[in-house]
Amino acid sequence: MDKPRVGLKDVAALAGVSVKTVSNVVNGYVHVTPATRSRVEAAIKELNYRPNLSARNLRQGRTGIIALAVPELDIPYFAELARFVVTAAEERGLTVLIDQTGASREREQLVAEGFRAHLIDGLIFSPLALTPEDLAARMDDTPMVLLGERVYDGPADHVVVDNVAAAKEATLHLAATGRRRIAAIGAQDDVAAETSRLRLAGYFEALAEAGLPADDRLVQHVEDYHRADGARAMARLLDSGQAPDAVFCFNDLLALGALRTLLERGHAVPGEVALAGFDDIEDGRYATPTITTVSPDKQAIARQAVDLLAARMTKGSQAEAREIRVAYQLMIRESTGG
Amino acid sequence: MDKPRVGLKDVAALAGVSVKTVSNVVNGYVHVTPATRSRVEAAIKELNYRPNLSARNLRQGRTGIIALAVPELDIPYFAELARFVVTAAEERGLTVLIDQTGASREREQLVAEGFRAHLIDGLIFSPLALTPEDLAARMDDTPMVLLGERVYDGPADHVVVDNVAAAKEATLHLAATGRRRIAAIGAQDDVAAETSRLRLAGYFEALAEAGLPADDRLVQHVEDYHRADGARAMARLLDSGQAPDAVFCFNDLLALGALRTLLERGHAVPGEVALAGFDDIEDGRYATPTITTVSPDKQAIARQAVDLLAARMTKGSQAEAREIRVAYQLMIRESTGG
DNA sequence: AATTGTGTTTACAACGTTGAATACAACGAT
DNA sequence: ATCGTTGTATTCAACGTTGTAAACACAATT
Repeated sequence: MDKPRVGLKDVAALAGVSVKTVSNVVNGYVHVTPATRSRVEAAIKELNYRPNLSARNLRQGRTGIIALAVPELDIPYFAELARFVVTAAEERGLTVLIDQTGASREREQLVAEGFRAHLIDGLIFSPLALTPEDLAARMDDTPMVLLGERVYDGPADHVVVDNVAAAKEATLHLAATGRRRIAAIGAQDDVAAETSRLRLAGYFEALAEAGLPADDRLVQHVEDYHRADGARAMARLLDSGQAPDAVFCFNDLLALGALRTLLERGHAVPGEVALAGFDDIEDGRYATPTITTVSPDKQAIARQAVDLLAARMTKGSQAEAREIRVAYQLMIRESTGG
Repeated sequence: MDKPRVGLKDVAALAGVSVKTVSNVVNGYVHVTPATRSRVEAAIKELNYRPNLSARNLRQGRTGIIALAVPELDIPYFAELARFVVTAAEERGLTVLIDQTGASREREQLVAEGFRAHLIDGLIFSPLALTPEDLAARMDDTPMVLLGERVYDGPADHVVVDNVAAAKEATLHLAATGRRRIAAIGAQDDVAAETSRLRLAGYFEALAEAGLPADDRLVQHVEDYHRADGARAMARLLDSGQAPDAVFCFNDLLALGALRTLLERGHAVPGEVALAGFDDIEDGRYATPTITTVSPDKQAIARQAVDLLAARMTKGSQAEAREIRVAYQLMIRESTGG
């Protein structure tokens, strides 16, 4: 009942063949007599042999593990994304190890630097706080694919959604429903907050195009992209005496938080205030009202990321960095009168 | 720019010492002259050396990786739990690899059987569809901790919440607010659906204690525990002509789905129908109305699971299987008039 | 009968690391 | 001067696997 630690050696002994032959059977090598093969397979079964991956990996220089580094797992967007990544990786025989960076720059630096070196063959990384310099300073040569808008010139592949265009489209939709005072929730001061910057740019572009004045008092800054931040930001808007008739939230969690505040204070949505979000997480499809949102093709993001990574893992890193643009779709729902 | 693959050997050569001395420095062995140490450290830095974990693990027979197997990552309860597990594991220097079983019995069997053998030192497993026989048939001797009510007699540790008591308390609370026709959403036919069975038992116990008749038509069966299932089940209840005045949903996702259906059809919550859930996911705290729910101490669950696992990883498997009961709390919110 | 070919199996080395055993130097105590 | 003692560094083997090259058996060809 202790640990017998069965290895090829033991199987070989039992089957009366060499270690390599057992290895050949395990790896499906063709030139093995059916007789030998079945004898070996019987022995494997009897001893309940499992290949030791550490040894195999040591020998081959690969582990078959890729890491997915995301800010937080309990942010639904990343949870949904993680699920797709795991599935896509599985189809290629890869195992996914998930790292949570907690959106801390320090943790993100660690990840980029390769603190899992030799344990992972590749990295899919969704950075939040990382600066371009951090990325440029990256020494580790583990293949890496970045998720999120391309802002770095490093040799890393990117999978992106056109944040500016998507944010613009969402804001224009609000304008098209006749709203004049369209607020934005989700601006961030941090220079590294690229997502925030791009969506804000799209928001302003839309205002200009719709002929609406840009009013800084309608732009709410937040610390994080959680429900609580959205709720507080909405409260600030309502308390400002400059109540908006529409709000574009830079993600669905912010929108759900904002919605909560609006309903709690008795404002009708979309009657009084219309609401749009970003990410299309499942929560938004079951809220009342359902939330109009930008829906990035998460499955495509995951698949493209895994494909890019797999390519770089085999072809080596000399290839040119590629950028893949993924489709999105504006889902019009009840919160804007859809 | 290709792959130099730095090893102890290279560092040793550069520093002019033996391989083992470098190893000693890396592992913080005490008896190394400051001079030697700094020379080695310089060489490490210059070559950007990283220990090869595969080799280390091969040598030591451990990988420092534990697996967490859950049904689906984008079920908020498991996402929140995963986050706590990752954090708790990190504090012990362990890395967490997450497996999604998709609640399929086949995948769960694979996990229990140890298809990651030799890659993980331990397993935290939240099975849904696995039968006691499956678990009994488990050959793999990787330490394992089960999450969820104890229903198996195998030698595995368990971390549990008292589902019967918690469900009973939630249902009694509904009765205490004066409700007479309390429905239940979340029953399942599958014999392996232990969670469902226990929460249903608690529901019936509460009805009996409150002196309310048990009415099978008020018990709704579901396929999964997702929002969509809750929404459909609620629709069936409303269409049955036997509309309830309260509903106890076996998890918060079901409750959110049910809430959506109720509001969509113009029923007031809690005015007309009161609603209670289970799990205390963040969504429920931002829904309108906020959802009354049973809140298991997720952080405690995660910490206890990791502790149990760590203990079994060092002490070996001979120790008696332990069961740890974790606290829960009924959070009374707006959906029951709180 | 000797040669070539084809399919099957094997011995050996190496991947990068660390535990055990050992060598060596410096020092204080006998 | 000799003997331990202590601190520092080294050598060696082994973890379990697979790629390479070579050995072997046997059939088909010359």
